Amino acid sequence: MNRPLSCSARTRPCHRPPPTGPITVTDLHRHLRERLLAASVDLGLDATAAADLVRLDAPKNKDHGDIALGAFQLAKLAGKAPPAFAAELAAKITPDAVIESSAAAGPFVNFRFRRAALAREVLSAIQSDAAPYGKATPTGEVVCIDFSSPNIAKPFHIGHMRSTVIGNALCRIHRHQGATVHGINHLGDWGMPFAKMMTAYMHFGDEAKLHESPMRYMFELYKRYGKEAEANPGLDDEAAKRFKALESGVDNDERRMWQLLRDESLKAFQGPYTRLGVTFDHVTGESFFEDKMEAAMARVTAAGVLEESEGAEVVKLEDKGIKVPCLLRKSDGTTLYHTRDLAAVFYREQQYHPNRILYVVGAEQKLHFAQLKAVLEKMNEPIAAAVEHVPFGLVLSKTEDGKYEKFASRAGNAVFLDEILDESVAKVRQVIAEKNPDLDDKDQVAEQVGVSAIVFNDLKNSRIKDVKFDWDAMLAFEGETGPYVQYAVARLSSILRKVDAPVPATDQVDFALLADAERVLLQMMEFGNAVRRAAEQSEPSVVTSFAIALAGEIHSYLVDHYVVGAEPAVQQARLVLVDAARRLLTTALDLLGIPAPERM
RNA sequence: GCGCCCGUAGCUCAGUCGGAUAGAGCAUCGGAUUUCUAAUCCGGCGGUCGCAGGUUCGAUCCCUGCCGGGCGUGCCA
Repeated sequence: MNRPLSCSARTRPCHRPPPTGPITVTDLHRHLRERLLAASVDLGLDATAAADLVRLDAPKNKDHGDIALGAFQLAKLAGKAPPAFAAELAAKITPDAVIESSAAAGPFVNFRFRRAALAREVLSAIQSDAAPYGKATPTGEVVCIDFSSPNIAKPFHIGHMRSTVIGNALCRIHRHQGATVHGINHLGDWGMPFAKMMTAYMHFGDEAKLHESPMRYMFELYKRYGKEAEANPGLDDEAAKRFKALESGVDNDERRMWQLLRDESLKAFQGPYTRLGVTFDHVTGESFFEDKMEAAMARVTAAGVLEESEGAEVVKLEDKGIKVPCLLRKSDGTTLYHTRDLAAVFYREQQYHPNRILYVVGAEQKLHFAQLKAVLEKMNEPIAAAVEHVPFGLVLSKTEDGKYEKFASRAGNAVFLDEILDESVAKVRQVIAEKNPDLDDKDQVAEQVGVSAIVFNDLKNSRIKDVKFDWDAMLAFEGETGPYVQYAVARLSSILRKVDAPVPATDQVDFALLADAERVLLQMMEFGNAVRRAAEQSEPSVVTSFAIALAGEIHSYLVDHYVVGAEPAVQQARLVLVDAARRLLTTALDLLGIPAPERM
């Protein structure tokens, strides 16, 4: 079994650098907050107590205003009825340079920003690439992200994609937030699955076939081993012996075989990684920790938590609320998944000094990571606090009667990632032939859009949900899809090309002319919040949703707001808006690891 | 059995710290192109937020129980 196939939040870099230079969009909120706080104090509230209760949210119904405050808690603090207090508060917030109005509506206070101020602050910040729209200054936070981590003795199929694309997005999101990120591919190149593959190859292997198509051939071997082992249980015993021989450290047949299969697998895996645009800072698989496990075991022993049980060495975790002990050494003396993960934690601690270590691994391995963390806690290792499992759901295949079931690679219904990507790219090529036959670089664009459609689809929903793999849905490029967002970028790029004039600097624009772009601007303003939430909760889908929403707003806006034929002053203002929307969508897609072609 | 996760429109899903009239996409029906890409936009239809209690001024959200589905549960990863 491999890691792939499936949160939490601790520290976060709070709002970006101090307000030097141009006012950024966060300052609209900050300004309102300060006014509200001052008003609360005027109304007799304690400043520190009130500070926590001034919480601004975008109202669900946009008719209510740009931003709203539910005055329930503040009213309680004041000992007044919420509607009465809301009215008093609203009256105190008189209009100023950026606040257009404040109005009480029952227990709520609704605010509106001046349209020109809204446009100026949002668009200036985007144009100057200021955080949160641009990369934040380094915060000093260090995040290790253990992702993809396929068992390389198995084919790279659809199930492996989730950890890969979620982890990749998290790397990008945390870097954007100013963290130092170590993206780590903890390859499954050790242990029993690898020993089984080795055993299969030693019995039925054919080197020519292996070199010809390593991934497919190893899939054949994998299936064959499964069948043979059913008929002949001795095979598993042999595999165990071979693993022991491999782990003895002696230069023997097993070691040479391990080297051959590992090399071939790694080469084969490079294909999907390249197509997905995924890179790693460190490729330190399980085998990397071969010579680091004894030190780790010594540390566990020294901590006094290691016990002998039924011939194995374990750490009992009942006192941590976990009934199943954590096995660190089998009765035959060989090591386990946990042993290597423990060694990896110590290694990462010493090498990278991380604040967080995220394990982007399927939800079915929850117990494994709970045990890992519990062992570290029991050892009183402070690094325990950094260990966070980031689980995600399974990929299910659709059955003929419209239900969904787990992919079973043993049964052979596994779908290779390459097949899916190829299928998607082919479909995109078809759409291009219909809609944009004169496009240059058709192949490159088809690859970019086709692969992105699959990646986007995987990042669209909360990661904990199972992904329902449905060809029809996967190959539909309308509605909430990757191509929908990319298409928005392409349209915006097209406008900028057609106008063929430089985008004006923000101090040369009359932002009052963008009053009709309020929905776009308010959506843009959500970006920082979205990225922060995505980082805190290890949830790239927050960024995906943002991208869909902004693309939707700009698509709607473009319908009846022309740039090309517009009055010069209007055109100038709209150019800034269009350019900002293009930048922001491109950034959002980039955080997801998705390219944004200028034409499609 | 025990532990954990999921359950919101016909389907796939959002719903942020408990807050205003629960939102999208797909499907379906009806519209929009003399101008920047119709992979688009606008509108209609569609809801017992699994069920029952509880807490609260207020629950899709928190608590308890139940139902349905999934995952896990000592020498695999």
